[in-house]
Amino acid sequence: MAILIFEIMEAKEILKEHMAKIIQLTDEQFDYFFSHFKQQTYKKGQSIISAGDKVECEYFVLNGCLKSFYINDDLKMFILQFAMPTWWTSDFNALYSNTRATINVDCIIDSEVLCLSNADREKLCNEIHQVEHFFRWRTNKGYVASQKRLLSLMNNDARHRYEELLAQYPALYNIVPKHLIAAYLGVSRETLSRLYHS
Amino acid sequence: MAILIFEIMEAKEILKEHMAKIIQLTDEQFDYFFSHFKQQTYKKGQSIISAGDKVECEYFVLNGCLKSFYINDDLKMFILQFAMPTWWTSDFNALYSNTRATINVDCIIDSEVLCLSNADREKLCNEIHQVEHFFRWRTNKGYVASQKRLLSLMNNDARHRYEELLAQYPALYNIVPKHLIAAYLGVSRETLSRLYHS
DNA sequence: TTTCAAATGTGACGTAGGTCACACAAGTTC
DNA sequence: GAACTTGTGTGACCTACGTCACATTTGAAA
Repeated sequence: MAILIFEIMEAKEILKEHMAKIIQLTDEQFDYFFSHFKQQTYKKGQSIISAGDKVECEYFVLNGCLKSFYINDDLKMFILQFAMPTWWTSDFNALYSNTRATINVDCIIDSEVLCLSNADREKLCNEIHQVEHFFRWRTNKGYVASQKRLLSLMNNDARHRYEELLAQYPALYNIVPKHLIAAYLGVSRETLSRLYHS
Repeated sequence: MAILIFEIMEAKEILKEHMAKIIQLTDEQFDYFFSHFKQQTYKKGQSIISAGDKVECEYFVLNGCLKSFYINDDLKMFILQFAMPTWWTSDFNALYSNTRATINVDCIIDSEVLCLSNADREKLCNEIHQVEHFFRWRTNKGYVASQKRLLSLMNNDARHRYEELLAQYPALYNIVPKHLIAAYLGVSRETLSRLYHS
């Protein structure tokens, strides 16, 4: 029980610190904001969103690592994002447009997240101008990162993209199996294997 | 002179209608909002942002068509976006993070745009909550579209992507030369040419 | 109307990366 | 510590697409 309380405190601190980099909320405002989040624990391999689901929430990663990915008709997997601590993830398309998920999200290693429902986010954005500012900022970041990745995908070969990824997120190397890295880079696992064995 | 006034009126109407789909502003609010935009006309081929420039503004396209693109070390061009009427464009990375442009923007056909400076956008977002909401919504759209394109680039071959593009934006076919379409799809112009001649 | 540049088509050939097949290593689960 | 499952390495072969070269068409400019 003591541990549970400790963890709740910690989750709150992690989110608070994250938000504080962008916006200033009073303690009361932040408490109110935080009260809309639900903490959740997932085991390695567990699925959080599956294609076809109704998507209600977005997820703030406290610890662990999630992946968001698409599975095509040939059952091939393409990874959109590895979500590390303090990253946000979901099927944002489904979430915003209130349609069924086409993107899956699941757990690469045991993870804890904070869930925020779409309705609550919109409510909070409406009630607290600063919160809306935060989410605008966050999506800006995501958008710019996504455009950079697009360019890299068109411009650079697989080896280049692999080195880029590891340079930017060295932690991934130890956490994420190589076939998932391949699925992020957009190459086959065989090709990736050959890349760094020559 | 009569024509000039007519055009200014029209620009205002176009933007107003565009915004009205997402947020409600009073006439006074919109007038104030609009007063921060500067209308500009560009000729076909003219450059709006060049790599290395300071980026001050984002651009709302009234009519015509712009492209935003990256040129790599081999002088190969990769197109991030074709900006059609009512679309927004800029080097958003440089704009938000106040760094020099790495992305170019220029005119595919004669075009008119409304410019909004970064400082003014932030000021307006701050002063009018609804405006912040609008820009959050807009970036959400862009982010989701960008993720879709990422997946398509990894998942689909050139022919598929070509058909996808024309299905979504048939107008491009008449406006945009094929080698630019190739630069958007991430294939060589020769490959694109062969695609639809067989 | 001529002239020049930009855009497009097309053949020959090269190559990065995909696919399939099978082997082996490393974790999990009972 | 068997018996699985999951991840990884590697060879042989295939294919989509790139590159280079040159021809042709279209459109702008003078």
